[in-house]
Amino acid sequence: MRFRREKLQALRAAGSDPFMASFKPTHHADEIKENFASLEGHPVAVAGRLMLLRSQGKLSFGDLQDASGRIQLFVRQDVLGEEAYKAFRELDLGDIIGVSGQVMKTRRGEISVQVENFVLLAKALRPLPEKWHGLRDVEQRYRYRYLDLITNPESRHVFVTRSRIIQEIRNFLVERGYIEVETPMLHPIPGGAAARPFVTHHNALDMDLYLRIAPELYLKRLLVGGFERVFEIGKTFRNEGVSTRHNPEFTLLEAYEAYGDCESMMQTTEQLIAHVAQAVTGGTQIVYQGRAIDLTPPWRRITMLDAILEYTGVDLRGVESDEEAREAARKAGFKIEDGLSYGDVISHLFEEYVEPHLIQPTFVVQHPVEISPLAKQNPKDPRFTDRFEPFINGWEVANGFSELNDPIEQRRRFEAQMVQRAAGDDEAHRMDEDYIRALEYGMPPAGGLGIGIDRLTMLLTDSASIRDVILFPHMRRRL
RNA sequence: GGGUCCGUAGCUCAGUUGGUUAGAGCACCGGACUUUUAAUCCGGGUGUCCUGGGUUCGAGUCCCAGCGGACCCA
Repeated sequence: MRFRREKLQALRAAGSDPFMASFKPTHHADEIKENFASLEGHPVAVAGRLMLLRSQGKLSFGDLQDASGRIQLFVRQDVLGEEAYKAFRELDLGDIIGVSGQVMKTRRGEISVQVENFVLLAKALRPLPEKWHGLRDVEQRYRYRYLDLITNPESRHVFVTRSRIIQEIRNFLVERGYIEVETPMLHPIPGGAAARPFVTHHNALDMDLYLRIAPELYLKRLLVGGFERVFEIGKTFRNEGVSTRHNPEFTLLEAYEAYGDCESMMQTTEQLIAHVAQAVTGGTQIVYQGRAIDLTPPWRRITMLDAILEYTGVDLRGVESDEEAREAARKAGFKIEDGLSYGDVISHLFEEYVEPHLIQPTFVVQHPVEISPLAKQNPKDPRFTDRFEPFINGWEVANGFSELNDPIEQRRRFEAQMVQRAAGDDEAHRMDEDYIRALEYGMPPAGGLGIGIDRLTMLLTDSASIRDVILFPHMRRRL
């Protein structure tokens, strides 16, 4: 670093700017390689970071990296002139330069740019990580993502794919008549999910606000307002632990469709995910961490109780009371604490013993009403809701349902949640009078859907950790 | 929150049963070289061994605590 600073001082002393204002490249590296036949012998200008330098005395080779890839630079002293050639050899790996010259091919057949002029656009004062291994240390890859992106092409590929995934989701929904909207991230009442929120404070209004745990209640207010198909893709915040599948801020897609329902949203979900997989991986068969997964619709469907029966042998279908539910589970040999409700027993058995088995895409449907405070009840069995959660690789990747649009029933649900909150469940839903007021004006029957973009990206890029698909994952502060 | 593992040069990593002056490759510095592909050849080691205690004649190595990270579990 010391030497690089000295070079910088020397350049300034010699009257040249080591951070040039601008340079206009005419081509990217991959364009030159792909169009060599028509570009050979023609002048081009390229810019990027100098990644390798192989100097042979009066002839040097360099590798220049731009957003598209790398191109070799062919640099001869007799072409560049003695002074400029000397300056070229003074460059350090990592410097950002612009070069112009003719497209040519070397004796060994490498497509190159024969450098006739070059300018230093930005001096790199710090050395790059090792040129062959790149940056391996995962902590540094997360903390200094830019270094990871410079040196590890596979990391760059993940984030390019992530961008394409989001773009394809937009295309899919917009094509179906959805409009994209933006609703507040600062909520006076955090709602739409069972989760602990982050709290913040608005000084001018002197009020506490919460970072949203879901955009759901605002999007449904838009259905009241007359929009029929809306979606939002954005950050959502949950004040919970960090793991390979959880980041405190993550990206959620939510979509709502007036006159849709649980059934139509399931179809939308499987078609959307299959479409995105097709677009970014070329097919609907993927391999995740060595495991083959077939995303081709239609996906298997099973009710939550049938799934519990299948994987645990506990039959909760005819059960009427909390006590009967606990008894049924205990009889099958499961440890169940006193005081757990029917819904709790179902959640517990499902999460522990069913989820890990749901590797191939599976819609689990008909969730207990107690754990689904915003979903419409099933008309045939009001203990359950017309709700679905697709599982892939044992993960819940989405969640959707027929939206509850009865304000009286919605109030009852919120009140039931308030009882749980009072009993110590701080993830229970809060009362939201303004939302009920909106429903009182009438919300069309509708289907809703939420998909976790990060987990979907993990699946489609074969990434083992959620931090590998988030550019700047949350890390502890380091002094 | 619990468990296991990791932290050595800018980067990638060695470092033996505790042993005297802590190493290699890349990067970097000086030199040679007009067709290289992680170029090669000659010369040069640039360090808070994560931090703080402890054990010991002696600690990168053993013990304790802390910090940071990874994975598993809750």
